Amino acid sequence: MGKGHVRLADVAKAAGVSQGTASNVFSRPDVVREEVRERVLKVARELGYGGPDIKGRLLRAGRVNAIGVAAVEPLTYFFDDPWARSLMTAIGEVCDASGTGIAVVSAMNEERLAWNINSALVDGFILLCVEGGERLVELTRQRQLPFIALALGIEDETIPAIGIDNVAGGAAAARHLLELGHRDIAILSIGDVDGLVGMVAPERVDPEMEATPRDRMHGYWRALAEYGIPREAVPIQGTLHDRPSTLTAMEALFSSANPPTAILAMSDKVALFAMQWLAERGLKVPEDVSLIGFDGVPEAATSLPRLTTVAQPFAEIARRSVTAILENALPENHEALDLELVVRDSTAAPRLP
Amino acid sequence: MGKGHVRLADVAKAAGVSQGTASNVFSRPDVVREEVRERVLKVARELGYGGPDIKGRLLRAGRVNAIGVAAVEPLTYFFDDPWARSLMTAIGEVCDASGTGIAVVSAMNEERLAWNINSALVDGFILLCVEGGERLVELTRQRQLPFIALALGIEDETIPAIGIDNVAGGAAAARHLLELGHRDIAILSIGDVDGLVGMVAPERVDPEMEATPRDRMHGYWRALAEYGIPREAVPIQGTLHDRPSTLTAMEALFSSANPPTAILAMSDKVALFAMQWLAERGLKVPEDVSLIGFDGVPEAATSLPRLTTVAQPFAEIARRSVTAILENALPENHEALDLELVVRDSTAAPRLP
DNA sequence: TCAAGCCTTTGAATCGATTCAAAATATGGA
DNA sequence: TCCATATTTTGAATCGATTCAAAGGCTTGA
Repeated sequence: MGKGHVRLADVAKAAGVSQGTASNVFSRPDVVREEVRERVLKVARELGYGGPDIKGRLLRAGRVNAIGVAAVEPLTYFFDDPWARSLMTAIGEVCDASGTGIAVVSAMNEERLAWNINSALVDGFILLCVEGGERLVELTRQRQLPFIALALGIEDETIPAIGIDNVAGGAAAARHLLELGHRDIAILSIGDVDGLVGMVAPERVDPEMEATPRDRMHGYWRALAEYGIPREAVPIQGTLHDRPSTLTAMEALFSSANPPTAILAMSDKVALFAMQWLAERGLKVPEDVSLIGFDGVPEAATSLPRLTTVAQPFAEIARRSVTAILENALPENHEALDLELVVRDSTAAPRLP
Repeated sequence: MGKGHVRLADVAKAAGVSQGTASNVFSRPDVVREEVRERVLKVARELGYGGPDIKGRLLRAGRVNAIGVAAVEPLTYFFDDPWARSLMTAIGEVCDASGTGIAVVSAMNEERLAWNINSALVDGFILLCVEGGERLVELTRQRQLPFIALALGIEDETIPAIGIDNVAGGAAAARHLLELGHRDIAILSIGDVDGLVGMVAPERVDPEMEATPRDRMHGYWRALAEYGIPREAVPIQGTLHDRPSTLTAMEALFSSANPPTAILAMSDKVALFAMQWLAERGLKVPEDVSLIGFDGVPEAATSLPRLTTVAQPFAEIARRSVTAILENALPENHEALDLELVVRDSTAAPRLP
C-alpha cells in the first residue's frame, strides 16, 4: 500500500517480458519456459509483488468461488443458534470438499440489507429462514445470482427452495409418544410473534402462525387424531424460541391441574431449555416426563439425558443447495426432504397411574 | 446469465446517455437531473439490468468491506468449536455494527491453503489458532493485507497479535480451588500432539507442549507452589481436546488410588465433557468433585451445574482485532489481555474427609 | 446582448488482471 | 540446408464499473 503498489504490469516490464507471459508465470506456470519463469519470479520477489491481485482476476473470470449464506438475523445468529449452526456445519463440510469459501451475510436491518446483499462477493446465495424474508428474496433475485431458499411454506412457487416435510415429521414425533402410551401431551410451539406466547387456542394456529410451526402442529394433530385425541385436548404453549419464554411456558404447563406426562417441543433448542427447567424442578426425564424435540441438532445428542428428536437431513440439505448454486442447477420446483425420528433417552412409557 | 449479460454500458447506450451519467444514476443519483435519471432507470428496468455489478465497482474502489477469519481447521470448526464460536459471535457483533461482512476461510489442507488465502475477497484477516500455523501467517503476510493473529506465544514479534494472559488465568483458576480447600487436584490438559495423551510428566511440558496449554500449566503450578504443593504431586492427564480422549483421561484419573477432589480443565470444552462423564458415573459436581474450566464459552453458563471458569474477554478481543484491520491500525507489539475468574456452581469446598 | 456562475453531461482514462490469435523461436527429420 | 511442426512469447482486447477534467446548457444580472 502506501506508495506505489506493484502490479503485474510492473513486474512484466522489469523482467522484460510481456504482460501475458508474466500472467502465465503465476496462473499457468507450466506453459512458460523454466528460465523465464525463474527470472520473472525473482523480479517479482525483488519488487515485493504479492502475486496476482484477486480483484483483477475476478473481474475477468467472473467467478468468486464462494457462496453467501444470508439470514434475516444478526451475524451472531450463524454462530449462536443451534439450527443455523447445524446447517452451517453441514454447508461447511460440502464447501470444504470443493474448496469453496463461505461468506455470511446479515440481512438484519432493512436499511443496510440491500447494500449487504449487493456487495457480497459470492457466486450465489443460500437464504435461511425465509419466512418473513420476502424482501430478502426480492433483493437476492434482483442481484441476478443463483439462490436457493431453505424453508418451505413459501407461497411463491417460482422461488427455488429446499425444505423438509414438517407435517410428516410432526406426526412421527407425536406418534412416537402415543405408541409409548402417553395420552396427556402438551405442545411447546415456536415463533416470532409476540401475540403467540402463553396458551394458544388451536383455531389461532392457521391464521396466525408461520408456515414451519404451523405444519409441525398439523403433523402433531394428525397423529393425535389417529389415536382419537382431539386437538382441543392438547394444550399449546407458545414460545419465542428463547429461554425466558420457554421457562414461562413450562411453568404454566406444570402448574395446571393435570400436568402432561410428555412434551412435544417444536425445536431441540426449546426442548433443551425445557429439559433444564425440569431438571431444576427435580422432575426426571424420561421417568416423570417424556420430552421430544425437533431438528436433530448436535446438542441433542450430548444432553443428559440425550434428547429424542426428529432429525433434519442437514447433510443432504447442504449438499443439494451448495451443488445447486455452484452448478447453477436450481431445482425446478420446491423439494421437500424427509425427516428421521431419532429415538434416544428422553422418551419412555409414562409411569403407571 | 445465458445470453447477453446486460452491463452499464448497454443501459447507457440504450438510454442515449454517456456511461458516466449512467454510472451516476446508480451511485450518485442526486447529481443527475431527475428527468434523465428516470429515463435511465426505466431503460435499465426494461433491459433487466440488476444494478452495478459489484466486481466492476470493486476493481475501482479497492475496498471489499469484509474481513476474513482463517484457521488451520476445517470450515466446520467455525460453527462447531465452542471457543471459535464465542469468538466468531463477538466478531459478528462488531461487524454488524459497522456493516462489515465476514468470510470464513479454512486453511486446512496445505495444498489449497495458498489458494484459499489468496482468493478470499476481504480487506484483511483475523488468524485463529496460530500455533503451528506459521505457514498460514507467512501466506497471509504475502498477500499484503492487514492481518492480526489471535494467540500469543508466537515467537516472531513482528507478527501483529492479540492474546490473553494465560499464565495469570491459570493461576487464578488454581488459586480458586486452593482457597476452597482442595489439595488433591488433577489437571486436564489440551493439545494436538498424539504423544501427549494419558499421564504426562511435568518435565515434558516445556519441551513438548504448545504455548497456550504450556502457559496455563505454568499458571496452575505457580498458584500450587504458593500453597506449597509441588508440581510432581499434581497428576496431568493429556487430552486431544475432544470427547474420547477426555473420557479416557477421566477414567484414568478416577481409577487411581486416591482420585482428585477437584479438576483444573484447560478448556471449557474439556471441562464439559468431564462433567458429563462425572454425571454418568454418578459423581456429583461440586459435592463430590469440583470442576473449573477455561475460556468462558456460553455453554459454560448453561450447563448443569453451571461451570466455574476463567473467561476470555471475547468482546474486547473482537473489537480490537476488527478495528485494527478496518482502520489498518495494527498493534505495534503483542498485546495480552486479562482474563476474569467467573465463579459459578461447579466449584465448592471439598467434603470433609 | 454578454459575461459570470452554476448545474449537467460527456468521454476517455483507469483499476489489475486474463485470454487468445498471431508472431517468433526452437526442434526434428529428410 | 530447408521445411514442417511444436513450443514460447507477444500485444491488444476484454471484463464492468468509477472518476474527473473539460465541455455544454441554462440562468441571472448588468
